[in-house]
This record gives sequence, C-alpha cells and structure tokens, in this order.
Amino acid sequence: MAERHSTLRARRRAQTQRTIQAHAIRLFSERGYDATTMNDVAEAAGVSPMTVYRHFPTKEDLVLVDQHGELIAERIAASPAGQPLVRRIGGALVDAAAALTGDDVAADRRFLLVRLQLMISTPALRARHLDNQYALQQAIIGALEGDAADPDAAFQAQAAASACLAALHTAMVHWAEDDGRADLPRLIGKALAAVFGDDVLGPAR
Amino acid sequence: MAERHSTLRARRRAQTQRTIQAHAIRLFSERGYDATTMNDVAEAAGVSPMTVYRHFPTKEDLVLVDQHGELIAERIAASPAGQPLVRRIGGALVDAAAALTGDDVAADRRFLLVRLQLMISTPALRARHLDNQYALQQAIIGALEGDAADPDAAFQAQAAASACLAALHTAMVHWAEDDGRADLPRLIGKALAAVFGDDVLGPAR
DNA sequence: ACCTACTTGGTAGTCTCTATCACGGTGGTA
DNA sequence: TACCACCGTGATAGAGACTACCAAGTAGGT
Repeated sequence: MAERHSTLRARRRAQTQRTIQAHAIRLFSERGYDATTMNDVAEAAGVSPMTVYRHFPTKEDLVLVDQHGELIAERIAASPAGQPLVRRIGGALVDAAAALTGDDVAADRRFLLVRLQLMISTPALRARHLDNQYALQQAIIGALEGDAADPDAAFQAQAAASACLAALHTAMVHWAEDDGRADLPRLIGKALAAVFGDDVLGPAR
Repeated sequence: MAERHSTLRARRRAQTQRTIQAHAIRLFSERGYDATTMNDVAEAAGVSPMTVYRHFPTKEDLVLVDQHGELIAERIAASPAGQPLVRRIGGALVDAAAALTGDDVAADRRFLLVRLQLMISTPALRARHLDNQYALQQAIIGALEGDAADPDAAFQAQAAASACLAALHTAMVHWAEDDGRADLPRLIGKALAAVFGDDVLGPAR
C-alpha cells in the first residue's frame, strides 16, 4: 500500500497550501486583487511561483474555494421527493450555511467573510463565483433525478434551482455588507420568503 | 462643433467593428474560443492586433455585447409604481426579449443565438455574462428608486430582481438549446410563472 | 491650403499560466 | 542499514492576453 503515507507528507502539503492562501488573501485585501501579482504571493509565502501554481491552478482559486457543493447536492437527493422543490433546495442551502457559519467555526467564518467581500468587490472573482454558483445549480438539478422524463418538470426544476440560488446570492451579499453580524441561515430564509412567500421552508421552522 | 463629423468616419469605424466581430464569432464557433488567439482574429479581419484591442478592450467583449441594459432599467423606472415588483421587472424583460427576437431582425436573431450558444458553452464567457447580468440587476434595483429609505423594501427589491434575472437566464438557456425555435418572450413568461405563479404578468397578457 | 483630431500600426513590456527537466527529501523494502 | 520509487519543489523557456508609448496617415472644418 504505497498510499498509506498520508501522515507527514500530506500534512506538510496542507500546511503550505494554507500558508500560501493566507498570505494571498492578506495581500489581496491590503493592496487589491489586481495590484497583487502571483510573484508577490509566492514571495510573501516564502515559496517559488511554481509552487503557488501547483496548489492553486489559477489566481482566482486562491480566493474561491468550492465549499460544500456536492454535500448540498447529496442532501437534496436524500430529501423526500414529496416535498415541494423549493423547500428541498432551500432547506439544503440553509443547512449548508449553518454548517459554514456555526459558532464552532468562528475563525473559518471570519476567513469566509473576508473572501466573500473580496469576491463581491472584484469583477474577475465575482464572475468566477457566479459561474461556480451556476455549476452548483446544474449539480442540484442533477440531484433531482426523478424528472428527467418530463421536459416540463425539468424546466420547473431549473427555474426553482436558479431562483433559490439567486436568493442565496442575495443573502450572501447582504451578509457580507453587514460584515457578518447577521445570521446567514436566517438571511437565506428571509430571501427565499421574499420570493416564494413566508411558508416556503415549512411551518416546522 | 467638432462633434458633427458623424457621417463617414463613424460609419467606417462601425464597419470595421462589425467586420472584426463577425470574423471573431466565426473563428470561435469553428475552432473554439480558447483555441483562437487575438492575432488570429486580427489576421482574419485584415487589421492589426492593436485595432482589435482598440474596438474590443477584452477578448470576451468580442462575444458579449451589453444589449438593452439601460433600456430595461428606463422602462422599469417608467412603469407604474403601484404594480408588484415582479410584474414591473418581468414585463420589461419580456418586452426587451421581444425587441431582440422580433421578425424584423431575423439576421440579428441568428447572430444573437450563435453568441448565446458560445457564451453558455465557454466557461470564461459564461462567467463574464453572469457578471453582466449581475450588473443589470444592480441597474434594475437602482431604477426602483422610491424604496431607498426602507431597508426592508430594498431587500425585497433585490430578491425580486435577482429571481427575475434567474428566470431570464433559465429561459435564455432553453432558447439556445432549442436552437432558437421557441419564442423567447413566451419562454421568459413561462420561467417567471414557474417561480412566481401563473398570474405574475397580469391577466392582461 | 492648413490645422486639428481621429484612426491605425509598431514596439516593448507586464502578467497569467503551461510544459519540461532536474534536484532533494520521504516512505517503504531487502 | 542501504537501496529505490515517489512526491513535492524549483528553474527555465515559452505562449497568449493585455497595456503603455510613440509614429504615420487621413477625414473634418476653417
């Protein structure tokens, strides 16, 4: 088993990865994203530019981390098919947000907030982020498999998913502008209610 | 009046601009967006690379043209404030789509369709396009000025606008996948109805 | 005919990202 | 302990998207 070396080597790898990203986010926040070159990041992290590219294929990947995408899709696939689409999708989004901003991950929450503010204010990052959300939308539609036969149901699923993700985006922007003081899951619920009505997530909440 | 020269010079400028863009779209469709360089476009159009950059600041601008953005915003600002938000926004989107795909602009419609298919299938273009839609969303929110005082109304406006644009995107993707055979304004109405209910655009339609 | 302003072309450079090769330390094995 | 395969890192060269900066030609109005 040559794959059982995951103790020291993998830990060092994860460590340098965190170091590089931390320095990158700091520099981006201080000088701005466009005014910071990959060489600057490498120099600040104490590694060669090659190493930066090895861990983060593109400059945007230093800020944008696909977080919990497939977890959301799995949760939607596991939700009861009898419920309305919006409730299945919205519930998963609220739960994922709760996992990302819970009190047990306060440090990660600050980091997430800074990256989110960078994403919103930098055109290149914002564009990539929106495309990632589009990919998440495709994954969500794929998770609602049962309706591939009916083209009309597929249209419904696509409309519901894209509207839910639009609500998610609205909530995230407000959360970032509020500097993370508000409760993100609650904001998402509010945005969903603003579009679909107050009873979207069910009376149980 | 040094600005009254808009006869020959402006026409030549518009002509080269159209030539460059036409060759670019053709090459992108034939070889793929990433496999086509700006030098290829310049050579095909018979101009220098400098001239291409002069007319289209970025490679993405060769495909993405901000069409009718401010027109939509103006129409929303002029719509009666008493109507529900979704109806004001959705109505403007349907009308803009009708203007873009009407029978009197069949050639433009083919061109729009090709560019849309390129946008959807190319990650870089898709990302930029989604960011342009985000900018349009901001413009729409700005057009609904009356509610800047109430933060809750602002939240409502943002949620409504982003959901409407999500529906627009859903409709555009379906239209492109259908190769433009369907009626785009009708598709937008269908997507809006899928999210908000059948009576979104009012009984008058 | 003259002068201004707009359009175009050329050169050199920066920055992101890729391909290829070489070096050194890790982890397992004889 | 000595050997070897492998992984992480580094240096170099290069393509491609852009951005100054400067030179030349041509349309506009006086």
